[in-house]
This record gives sequence, structure tokens and C-alpha cells, in this order.
Amino acid sequence: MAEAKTVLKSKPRASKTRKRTRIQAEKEDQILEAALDVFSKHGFRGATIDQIAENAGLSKPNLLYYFRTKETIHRKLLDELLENWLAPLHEINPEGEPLAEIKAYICRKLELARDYPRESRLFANEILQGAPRIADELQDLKKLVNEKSKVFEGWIADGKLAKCDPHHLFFSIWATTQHYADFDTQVCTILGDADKCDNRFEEAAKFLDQLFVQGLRP
Amino acid sequence: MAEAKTVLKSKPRASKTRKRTRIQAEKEDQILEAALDVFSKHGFRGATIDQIAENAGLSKPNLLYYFRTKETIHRKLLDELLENWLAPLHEINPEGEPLAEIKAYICRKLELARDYPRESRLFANEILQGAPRIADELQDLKKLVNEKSKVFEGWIADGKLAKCDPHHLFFSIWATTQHYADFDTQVCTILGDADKCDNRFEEAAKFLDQLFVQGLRP
DNA sequence: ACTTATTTTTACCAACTGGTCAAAAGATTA
DNA sequence: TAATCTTTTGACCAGTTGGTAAAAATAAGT
Repeated sequence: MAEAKTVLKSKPRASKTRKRTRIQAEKEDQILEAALDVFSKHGFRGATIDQIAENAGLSKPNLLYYFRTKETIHRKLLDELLENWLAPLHEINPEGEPLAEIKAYICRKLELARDYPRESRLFANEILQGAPRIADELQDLKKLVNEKSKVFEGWIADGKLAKCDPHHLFFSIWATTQHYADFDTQVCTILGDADKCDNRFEEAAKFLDQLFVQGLRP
Repeated sequence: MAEAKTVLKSKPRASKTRKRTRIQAEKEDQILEAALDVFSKHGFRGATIDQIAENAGLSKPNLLYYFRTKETIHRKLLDELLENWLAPLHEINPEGEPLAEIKAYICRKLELARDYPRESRLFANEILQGAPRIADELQDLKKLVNEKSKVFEGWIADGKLAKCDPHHLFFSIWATTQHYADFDTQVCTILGDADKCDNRFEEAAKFLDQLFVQGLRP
């Protein structure tokens, strides 16, 4: 009976049961930061734990003390990402002025691309690979998009928005805005390494505004 | 002096010097076909030779008899891809009717996305990773885009096209069309597995036409 | 100060990776 | 049909990969 108390003893990993230590919080952040870099560049299979560990300034076993597997890290990054990803969509206000709402949505998406390009690329990588790990989340997105599409259809019926397929409108907005994160290398190469590249997000906002607002005017 | 004749003897690989055998042509095609599948899904680092070999129905050493390294296969795929990638851009006719030319260009790009989605994803993967292997080709693209941008600027000066930045116009066209290849999984999930998904390219053509033609009308 | 819990390191593994080699098996040609 | 050239195979290898076990070092609570 003496060893009864050891039965429930958790494995010598960073315990998720008790409160997180200061060190745990710090190191986990370091790891996720480094992992985002690596995963967003090489995708899940192409990324290695060693690479992430080195990037985070830790030894591999030390990293694995905080996250038991490669999948765990990836999963965590995806979860954080998807939360932020849906936010701008939620903010579309059915009561607002249609073209202004769409303009604001484009603006928010473009800001995400500018401020969180690695997250955008992580997502792109996941979809490119056939979205094997985010099938469920894609269903949530589907529901939300269908909801907002109904709003758009209402606007169209009211003659406040050009007749068009809301789904494809969403695709176009996502594509054009995320392009500035996912294809940044290409964008910068083509704009040249001059001022034009530094201002690319302002210029993009201007262009997309014009394209969508004029293109969708009823 | 007797061994002089062996000096130039090439390694026992598929000889590129002599004319290609029937078998060589067949097997190389098989391999490239299989490799396109794997590379476009997992990127360069994430793809393995074993995977490609199995996909092609060959043993690994047999595959390596036709292509000496993983890079060789990848390089070949990229070369083929980039050739087709620039073609639609070349076809933009400076003498044509501006909006009709743009509409036709969008249509050609959309057809590429529909008919060669894996090639599009291969390219996307390469750019996502920072375009380490196609820096030169990107410079060629830059030159060509600058050339065609001049054409657009001429059209704008003539009042036949809305005032806008041609570079960002190109980005938007690339983004929206390639989206249907690169993010196909997401597109199909959101459209549902019904008819709407089957018709997605027709619907996309219709939508993009409206968006760009109306959006760019002067 | 001492006990306990957390963090880090060292040494290790089995499976996989890209790639080689030599010999066997099949085609082709003289 | 024999000689030659091309194709395929099986055995192999060194380096990398994801991950483990146990002990050593450090930090925290009492």
C-alpha cells in the first residue's frame, strides 16, 4: 500500500494540472514564437523539432518537456490562429451601411495580413495540404460565412449592393488581402526594394477599396 | 593505355547524352506526375523520395536512376511550371480593348487554376517558403510585369481604364484566380459538396468579371 | 536549511531520410 | 545467338528525425 500515492503521479512533464509557473509561461511563449516561424515557412512535415528548439534557444529534450509532441505545438498555434481568424467576420454589422461595412472588413483583413503574416502563412500551408488538421474549424467557418452571406443577400435585395454571389465575394476578399502576407516575397520582388514596397499595404488598401467599392456598387 | 576508353564512361544512370529511350520517357513522366502530387502538397522539405517513388510505382533506387536527386525532380517541375505561368501575361495585347483584355487575362488565369491546380500549389509552396529556388525567375516576372504595367498606364492615360496602380491590379488578379486552386479545400468546404461546388469555376468567372470590369471602368 | 517540485542536460533509440553500389534481369543490336 | 546496353533490384550507409529515460541542476515552499 505504500506506493499508492505514486499511482496518480503525472509523468515528469510540465504539469498542465497545476498552475503554470513563470518559467513555463515564458518558455512556452518562446517555443510557440519559434515554432510559428518554422511551421509557417516549411509546413508541418517540413518543420523539425530541432529547428524549432534551436530557434527558441532550447535543447530538444527541454522543448519536449513543455510540449510532448510536434503535433501539440502545431495544434496550439492553429487554435490561437483560428480564433483571431474569425473575429473580423463576426464584426460585420448587418445594420451598417453595406459598402462601408465591406470596406471596413477588407481593411481589417488587410491589417491582419500586415501584422500577422506568419499566422496567415501557417493557415495557407494547412489549406494547401488539404486541411487535414482543421476540418472541424472549417465547418465552423462555413456556418459563419453562410450566416453573413444571408446578410449580404439582404443588402442585395434592398438594392444597396450589386447583385453577386456572396460566397465568391468572400473568397475574393480573402484572396486579395491574404495575398499580401502569403505571397509577400513575390510582392516585394515585383515592387522592387524601394519605397513602393514599404508602402505596399497603404497602396493595397487604396486599390482594394476602389476595386471592391466601385465593383460592388449596385 | 588500355583503360583509356573507360575514362569517359558515364555513371550508370539514365544517360542524358544519348537519345532518350521509350522507357526513359515513360518513367520520367510517371515520376514527375507523382512528384507533382507530393511536392504540391507538402513542399520541398516535407516531401520524401520514398513517397514519390511509391506514388510512381517504382522502387527508390529505380527512381534515383532517372533523377539523381530530389532537387533534380523539383527543379524540373518548377521549370515546366514557370514556362506556363508567364504565358497568359505575354498574351495581353496592348492594341486590344483594355477591359476586354483584362477580362480575357482573368479568364486564362482561372483556366490555369482549374486545369493545373497542383502546379499552382507547387508555386504557392515555393513562394510561401520565401522563393529560395526561383529568385531568378521572379526577376524575369518582375521585368514582364513592369512592361505590362506600362501598357496599363497608357490605357489609364487614354481614359480607358480607371486610375489605379497596375502592380496591385496584377496582384489582385493573381490572388483571386489562384485562390481557387491553392485554397480549393476551403472553397469546396464552404460551398458545400453540392452543385454549387461543381460550378465553382463558372461562378468565379462570372463574379470576377463583374468585380473587375465594373471596378475598373473609368 | 531542508525538503519538495520543477527544469535542464546527457545519453540514448528505433524509424526514416537521401543516396550509393554492385550485381541481376531485360532489352537491343550486330 | 552472342555481345552490349539499359533497367531494376536488394543490400547497404551515414545522417536526421521524433521521442524517451534517468539523473543532475535549479528554483520554490516551509
